[in-house]
Amino acid sequence: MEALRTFLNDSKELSAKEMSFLVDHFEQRQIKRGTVLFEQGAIVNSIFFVAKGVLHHFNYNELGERKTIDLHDGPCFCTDLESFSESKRSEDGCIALTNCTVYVLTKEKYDSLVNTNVKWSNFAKRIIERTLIKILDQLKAISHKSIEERYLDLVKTKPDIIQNASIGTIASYLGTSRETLHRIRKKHLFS
Amino acid sequence: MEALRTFLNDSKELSAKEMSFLVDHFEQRQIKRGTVLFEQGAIVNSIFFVAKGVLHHFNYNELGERKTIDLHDGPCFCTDLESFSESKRSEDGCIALTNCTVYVLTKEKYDSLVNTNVKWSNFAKRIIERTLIKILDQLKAISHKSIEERYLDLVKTKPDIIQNASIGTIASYLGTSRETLHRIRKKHLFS
DNA sequence: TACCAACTGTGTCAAATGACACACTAACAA
DNA sequence: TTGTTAGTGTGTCATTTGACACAGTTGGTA
Repeated sequence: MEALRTFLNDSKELSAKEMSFLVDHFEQRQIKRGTVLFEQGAIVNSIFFVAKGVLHHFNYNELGERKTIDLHDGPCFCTDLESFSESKRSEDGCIALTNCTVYVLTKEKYDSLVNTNVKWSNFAKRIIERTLIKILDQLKAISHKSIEERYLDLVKTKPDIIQNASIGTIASYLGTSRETLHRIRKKHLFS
Repeated sequence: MEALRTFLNDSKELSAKEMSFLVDHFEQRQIKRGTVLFEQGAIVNSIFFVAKGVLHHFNYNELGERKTIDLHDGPCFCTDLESFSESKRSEDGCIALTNCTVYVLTKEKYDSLVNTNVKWSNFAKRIIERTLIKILDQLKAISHKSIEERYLDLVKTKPDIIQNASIGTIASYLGTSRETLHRIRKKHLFS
């Protein structure tokens, strides 16, 4: 619960009362490795906050190969935004790579929250803004850093991902092949 | 003006009166090729809506080389969100590659709008959501499509960018070298 | 224990890429 | 007109990459 509160109160603007009101919209759930959070063809009607654990968010290319879209390493939010906000069928899937503690915010609760008043709407807006800023950073890195740099960044900043995702999954996340990532790993074995 | 109205009323939910109220927050400006919209070291205190024209959004890597972050092809919004929303100094720059019609929304007007009531806050939230969905699509493409595929997509969907940005700028946008993009171009000369 | 499926490690080779070098062209200003 | 600057076209070559093939390893299960 603490991870959720800390993440949400990033700007330290919420009172204890407001925080209680906010977290009451979430439902805690302990999930096991292998649990499906959402899947291809279904409408994603929740936002998941991962307090602890690693999620594999993926889709399939035109050849039917599974491609990693993101590896979510708590604490962070996870959903298929397009499916959630536009009630479309998702093209993606999401599976827990470890046992996780997640807090689920259903669309119903979310809509209720953001329509309460301008404060909560702006609050949700700020969360989306933070997500967008994070994704824009990822986009810059992906365009202008080498696979090797990005792998080393990952080792440094997200060791849980390195430990829990297979080399193939990580390679796909980095946009390269299993073999190339293996060569990079080998090169850095003793550092 | 029409481009702005069409873009904003994507979901067709605004009345004529609401639309007037909304667009009154923007100021129209005609800018010339080469005009700087924002630059490194300054705080970006406006959101720009590009009705027509192409913008070059870039930053510099640790070697001082200019790297293309995005090529904005109207109609679309453009800003440095991190600088705008957190009043930080920007690390990026943005220059018009063509003469453009832009509508400027200052931070002051933006803040005033989103604090009016829950409806306008949710409206702004929806715009940011749409932007995030677009960027997530770009991220998927960049990870799992080849440079060649992405170049051909660009030719098909954004011909104004192809015509107005230099080959080096486009290569940087695609995350490759000028020479490699040249080879791809040559290969597709007659198709 | 024995088996199986998923994953990892590794070698080979053709193809793609980046870096470099340099000639050529277009646009613009003096 | 001439010079200057930015950008383009192109060849060479060392390096990196992806694809393929296959052996080894691991964890779970019958």
